[in-house]
Amino acid sequence: MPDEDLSRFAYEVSQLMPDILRQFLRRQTKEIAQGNITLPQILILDILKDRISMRMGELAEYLAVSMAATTGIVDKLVRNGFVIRTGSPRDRRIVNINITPKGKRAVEKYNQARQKAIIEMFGGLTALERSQYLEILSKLRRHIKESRV
Amino acid sequence: MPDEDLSRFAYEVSQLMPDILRQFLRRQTKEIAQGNITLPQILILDILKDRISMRMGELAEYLAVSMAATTGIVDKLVRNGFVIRTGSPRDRRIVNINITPKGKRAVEKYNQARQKAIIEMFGGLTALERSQYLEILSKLRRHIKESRV
DNA sequence: ACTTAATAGTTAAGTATATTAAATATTATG
DNA sequence: CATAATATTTAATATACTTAACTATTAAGT
Repeated sequence: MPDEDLSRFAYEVSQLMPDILRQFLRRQTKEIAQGNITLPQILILDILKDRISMRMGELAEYLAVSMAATTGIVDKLVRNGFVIRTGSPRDRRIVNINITPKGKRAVEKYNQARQKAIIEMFGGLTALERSQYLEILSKLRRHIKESRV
Repeated sequence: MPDEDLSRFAYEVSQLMPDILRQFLRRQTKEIAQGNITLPQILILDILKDRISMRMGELAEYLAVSMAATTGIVDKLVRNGFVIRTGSPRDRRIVNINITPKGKRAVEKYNQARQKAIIEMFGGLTALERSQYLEILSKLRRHIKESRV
């Protein structure tokens, strides 16, 4: 496949993507707006919901923001009772973050809203298109993981 | 197509999407980080680059944020010489925003970075998958435009 | 052991973005 | 011509982000 094709593809994606992304985030966050939680906070709860705990440094890396920023977000989650900080006995520099039952309920509620948004947005596709789309997405993610920047 | 299929689809998308989105934004904004411009500012320049002008209200609606927030972002764009405010002669309540040559250059530089990010990310797909992807994206956007929330 | 270096996190100061409510200016209406 | 509606800005407040400086703890070198 010649480079020119890829360039044209990139151009067309960059024409189409912003609208779609914005709509997706908008519908997703419409539900957030009513509650008292924000997107970065949700991201933290979402990654924590299937784990025992995670360290501040890991969280910061996952979010791709500084630890200082992560501290601030976790502060708010703690304030609202969605997570708790627990120390590590063997290395007392480490701060582990654990999700609470309340936090789990919150992220589940949000995930349902997100699914609703996805269904609304993708409802116009055929079953074939949906399966093509899924396949492309998983290939994309695989490719991204391999070529981490 | 039964609803259950759509639900499973939504679930799988919501498993795959966050990673991909975050990577996309991260690579995109890596380029921004070096300059002195932010994503909302870019969005404004991007929509303005092919137009004579746009009113504050239109911009706010396009960004899906309040006019007050838009005022702040435009302030910074004006401060950096990327746009100018011009009044409307027939209705002096209206404030029109015009992009400057400097603004055009900035958004073009950014768009090149975005294209580079897209090429990196989608480089692993086949030509067939890319064309499928484009078709799905345009159908998505059409569907979204019709069912605006 | 004891100084020094490295690691994990928080705090501080500053900027950008967002909200709602109130204020200002202008145009439209009864 | 008073009043209502529209377009935008200002004010007050909150979140999220950055870098730099600081605290605490653990690891390493001699």
